[in-house]
Amino acid sequence: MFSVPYQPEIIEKKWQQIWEEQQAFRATEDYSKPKYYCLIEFPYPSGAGLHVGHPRSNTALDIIARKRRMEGYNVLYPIGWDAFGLPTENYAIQHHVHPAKVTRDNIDHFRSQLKRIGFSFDYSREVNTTDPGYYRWTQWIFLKLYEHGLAYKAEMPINWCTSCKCGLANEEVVDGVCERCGSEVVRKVKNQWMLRITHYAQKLLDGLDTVDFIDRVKAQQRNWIGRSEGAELDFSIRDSDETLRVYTTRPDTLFGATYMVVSPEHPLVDRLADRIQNLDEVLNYRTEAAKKSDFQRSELDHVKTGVQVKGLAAINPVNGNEIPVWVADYVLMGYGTGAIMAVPAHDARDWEFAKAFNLPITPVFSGGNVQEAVHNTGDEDVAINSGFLNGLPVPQAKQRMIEYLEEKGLGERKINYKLRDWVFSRQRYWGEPIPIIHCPHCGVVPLKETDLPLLLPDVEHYETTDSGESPLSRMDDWVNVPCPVCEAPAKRETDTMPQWAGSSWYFLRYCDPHNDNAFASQEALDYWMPVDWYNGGMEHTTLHLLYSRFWHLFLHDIGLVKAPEPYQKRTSHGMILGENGEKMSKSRGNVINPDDMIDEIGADAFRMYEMFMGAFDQAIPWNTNGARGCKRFLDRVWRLQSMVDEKARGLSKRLRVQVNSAIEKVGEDYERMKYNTAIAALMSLVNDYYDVGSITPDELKALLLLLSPVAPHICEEIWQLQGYGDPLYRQPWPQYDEKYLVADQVEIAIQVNGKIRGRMMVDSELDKVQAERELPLHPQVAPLIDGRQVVKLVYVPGRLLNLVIK
RNA sequence: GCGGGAAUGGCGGAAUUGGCAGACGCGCUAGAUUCAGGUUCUAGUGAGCAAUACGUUCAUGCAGGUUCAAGUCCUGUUUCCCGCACCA
Repeated sequence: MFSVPYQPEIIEKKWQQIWEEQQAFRATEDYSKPKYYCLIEFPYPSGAGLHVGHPRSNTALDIIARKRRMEGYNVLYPIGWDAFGLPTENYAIQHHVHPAKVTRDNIDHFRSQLKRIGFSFDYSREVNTTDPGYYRWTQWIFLKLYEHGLAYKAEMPINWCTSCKCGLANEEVVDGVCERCGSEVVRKVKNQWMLRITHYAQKLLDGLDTVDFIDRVKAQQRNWIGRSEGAELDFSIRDSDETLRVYTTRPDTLFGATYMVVSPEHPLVDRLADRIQNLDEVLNYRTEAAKKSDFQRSELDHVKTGVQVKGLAAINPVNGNEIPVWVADYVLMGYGTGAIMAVPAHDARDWEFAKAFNLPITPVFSGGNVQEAVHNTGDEDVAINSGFLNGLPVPQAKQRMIEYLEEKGLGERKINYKLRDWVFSRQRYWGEPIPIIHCPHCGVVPLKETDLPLLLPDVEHYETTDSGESPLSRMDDWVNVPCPVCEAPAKRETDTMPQWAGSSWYFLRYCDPHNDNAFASQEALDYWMPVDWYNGGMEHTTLHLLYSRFWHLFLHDIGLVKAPEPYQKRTSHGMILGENGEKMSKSRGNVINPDDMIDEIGADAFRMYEMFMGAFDQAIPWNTNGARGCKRFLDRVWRLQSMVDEKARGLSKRLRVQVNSAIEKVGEDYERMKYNTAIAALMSLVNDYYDVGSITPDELKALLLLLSPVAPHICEEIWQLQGYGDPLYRQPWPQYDEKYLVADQVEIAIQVNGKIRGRMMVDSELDKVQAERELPLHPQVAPLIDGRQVVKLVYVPGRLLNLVIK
């Protein structure tokens, strides 16, 4: 009788040590083998330690990585630390510790937590974004961006977090507040480093067609890039040389333009100031608009405000009509040309505005009553009141108008994107210094590559200055340097890079993490890239995922990486909620600590529950009892050892189908990230084993091989206890035999008029003729069809027979 | 408003091309084992009717439709979640 107890705390430690000693999960430099690159988003090592969300993603790809190794691939499954950033800096400020020390401690803590869960990371390739050996190359890529005109400095109104005292990218502002700290974000004009991501808008869009990303990621990125097609055209201003250029997606409605709107900041107001009769009123409106944050602008439920610019009239280029010009803050300076032609009949916003200020509404497409409600045109509506467009349906009218405008030189086809350039400066300490020197004579001077890394100096105070400058600006010794070109006294750039910089290329560094001569060798990049499978959070879709695609597209364009796209496949996990169904947070008191769970049920059961709790891509509430259920299952697996019997062979012949279909099902489900059903299939298999009561070593082996990616420690231990030879991680992935997927006998449901009236075990080979002869004889069914006419027989082999009777 | 997704027992969730709805787990009920139990084992567990049994009716947000057959397909509709949003 088998009597060794299952003690996860002992065997897990034991196997983690063995794997480490044997370097079981090292990615090798044997470039002749087929490779597989699995990637999870490297964590930010916060002081709070690991939360239960990390293991969901990590375990999911750990399963894939372990399976791929068993399938013979050279697998790269790396880990690292995205360690620059605000929380660390804030902690350092509060506790008067150097952020570098905080980072080091947090990383040590994170690493030990991750190791305890038994992930098959290749720790020899760890990267750390705050390591000068790493950020040297982050700075180097920045210099390349600068060299190619993609990094520039500009005086820009930017998003300014009032609490972090720091500029933010558009992507970092959520609902008008700072994504990180939730404080109010205001507009502030600052001289900022910007990255020209807009230059890549179309490539970022086109690239999506070439990769295997889940649909919602693609949709969200497309939406964020926000491409729209239309035309730009000029309206002349009466009695002046000025023209007013507008962007519209509906040039076909040009005859319906009854007024113009420019945004409050529009330069036309300044250029024609002396002609504006109500200049005070207009400037006053401008001041009021400037006071509103973007958030307030959209919060006001879109109640339209505006002021007519008296003394100005625009001329509609197609019909010569004079129309009034208004300023209103529903037109944004940052999109298109900052000015629109208003077609109230067919645009909801213009319609509301026209109603509010009693402006004329002229329909230019058939259908709808535009005095009552705005008319959103359909493709079948035809142009009216539109001169040469009359009678044309929308698509043709659009085409015809653009041709007309281009012929007459009034305007041209134009594509616009909502995507904005990336605000790349942060007025903070704990980030990569921007390797730039400002010289009074030479202007902006990039550092020489040989001067990299530009080390982050030690400072006494990490706080942003009162004037909103980076703490580095107080470091006179560091700031004041001779210009590398003319040697005149010059100053270093004191802003640092945003947290997203280091993570925009880390997956490249993993390919060759210790290289001192390049960010990675060509050979390593050619072999490992692209990432075959990348899993991460949806919250990074329009941040990290977009930024890193941009950097990679750029590196591709300058010939440094082979493929344009970095990630072949992108999937995303759902969030784990607290037991009460709410988002986990300290303030709600519903946080589950992975360490506590592992203390109680062990890492294997913990990993298993993370995968079993529900559909991988959906948000799921944690349930500690459910996790205990997984522990219970592993106990049952452990006890299977007392049922192993060489002589069981004859008895358990009936398990052949179950084992073979489990191999098929579990393998496929892992690939499709249907971990919950894969585990359910394994549970069913174990239930079958218990039903039979005695199993062969081969049956146990099959189970262990299938279960090992999810619960590797217990499987290795049983494998060893049973004397099955080489460690499990070196075994090949099991194969199923096609001919044992179907049982000899199957149960057929017998329906009468679609209702089940009986079931019968039959030979699985039973053909239609036999089935239609034999099955209706079923004792429950025969009386029902006795004396009735059978109109139709539908036989689905292996499933059912339906008798349609009258 | 635009885009994406979802709705199935007390709970998390299963269900290839339409083919036996509720796999698997949690919880719950009863019994057995145990000095003990957050142990193990056995049986049961969608609702109703029934109480003779492999009986019967109703059930996948709602209302229709197609089909021998619908959670799955079609039309309409409601609710919820996520992302974007005065983007012209």
